[in-house]
Amino acid sequence: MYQIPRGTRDFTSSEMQKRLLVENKIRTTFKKFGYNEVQTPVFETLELFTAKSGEGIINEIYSFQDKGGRDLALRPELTAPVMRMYIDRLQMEPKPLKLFYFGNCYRYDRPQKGRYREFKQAGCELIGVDTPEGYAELISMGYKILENIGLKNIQLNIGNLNILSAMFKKLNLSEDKQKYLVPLIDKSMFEDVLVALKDFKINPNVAAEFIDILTTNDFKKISEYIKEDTTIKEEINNLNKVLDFLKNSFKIKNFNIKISIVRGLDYYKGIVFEIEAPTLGAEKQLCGGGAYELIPSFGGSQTPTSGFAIGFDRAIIALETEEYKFPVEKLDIFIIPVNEDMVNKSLEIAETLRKNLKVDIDLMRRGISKSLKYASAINAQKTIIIGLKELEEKSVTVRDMNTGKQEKILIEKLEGYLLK
RNA sequence: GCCUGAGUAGUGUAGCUUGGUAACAUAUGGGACUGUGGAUCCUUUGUGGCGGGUUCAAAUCCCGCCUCGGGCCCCA
Repeated sequence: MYQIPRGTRDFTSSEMQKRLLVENKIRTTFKKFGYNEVQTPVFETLELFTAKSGEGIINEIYSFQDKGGRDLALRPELTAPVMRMYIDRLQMEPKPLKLFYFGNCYRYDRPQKGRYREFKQAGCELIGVDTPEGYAELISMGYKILENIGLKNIQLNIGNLNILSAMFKKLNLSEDKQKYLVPLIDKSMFEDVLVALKDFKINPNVAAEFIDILTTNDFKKISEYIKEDTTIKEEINNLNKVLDFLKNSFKIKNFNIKISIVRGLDYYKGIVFEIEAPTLGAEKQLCGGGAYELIPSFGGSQTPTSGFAIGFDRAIIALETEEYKFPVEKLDIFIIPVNEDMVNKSLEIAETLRKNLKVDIDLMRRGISKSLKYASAINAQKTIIIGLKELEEKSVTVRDMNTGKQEKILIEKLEGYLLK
């Protein structure tokens, strides 16, 4: 016996069936929004990822040298590969460019529920668009994908990094001080933020107001707070439009403004969002994304980009937690030859019916009783019993496995009978 | 990488405190019932995560490791 590597999983056919179902629902939704699927390699040059996220990530990814001494890495995410592909091959495509993808990703993390070393991401990139309606469509698509796969209990939060910066600016906080605060804000440790602001000699009332704005869900209050900053005016107007589109055009009611959303790395700009499943505990984030700037640092020409990624495995776990009823795989027909002499004719009938139906046949020469039991176990909808008595009348017996009712059907009329 | 809990046939469980024949259900393969029995009955297969220690004797006690959970770090 060999053990499966830590943090990886096998998927049995019943698990695959659920996964494929969800994957296809996601795919369908992407396509309905005009997105087209792309695929990139599972491994890339290590540099692609260090360029994007810094040398620090080497500790958290699977990297190796190939036989030619090249530094390579299993992809830890898909935005960088897709951007590489865009710069390689797609820069001259008509804009906007709407790309989506599915792919296994690899991270050297401590596994937990909803967190694996090999995991699957679904996601998309929107290239060439920076209008409010573009961002609103992107966010609502993320929300609707999760809704369409059957999730009931999800929460959408929207933030904006430019607004957060403007708030820092208003308090005259240095880069260093911001860098100290950002992780605390990200983790919603507002008590600690308050303590830090006190250390930074910020007036307690001003600090309290700052926290209030970070935690409020009231957009008017936020825009009021930074209204003197004229450089941010357009950002605020645009965000306001995005929220308006979400509410009135896309009919999404339950979202929160959450200025404290930071998202990991530096390349996010402006609007950011995340969707979480409150039922999931520590690893509850299902979807995250926003506007980002990556193309110039990869050597392409400046174009607005945004996108999001969905944690596919977490979405499945969330569905299971909500006790979503996945449909059971069914077999249309199971054929039972009564004895060895009937095998020939039975195979022939199976072959004919397979043109239009999912058909299985007893290959173990078992008796009727055991075969019926097997047919029941594999969820066959009907069984066809083929024996001498029937064949003499050019017929077979068709048994409905749900009702137990049987009928004798002429072989020439069998296909029509089963398809009706 | 850190703290913490848990690992018993394919699956679900009992036994562990107080060391003494590994048990039950279900599943799997075969058979009986002369072609309706999706049943019933008989039978077969298969188990202590791995390694070491204590002991006459370890599923049980001790140590290390592995894996899976809960919580951190991180979360692109």
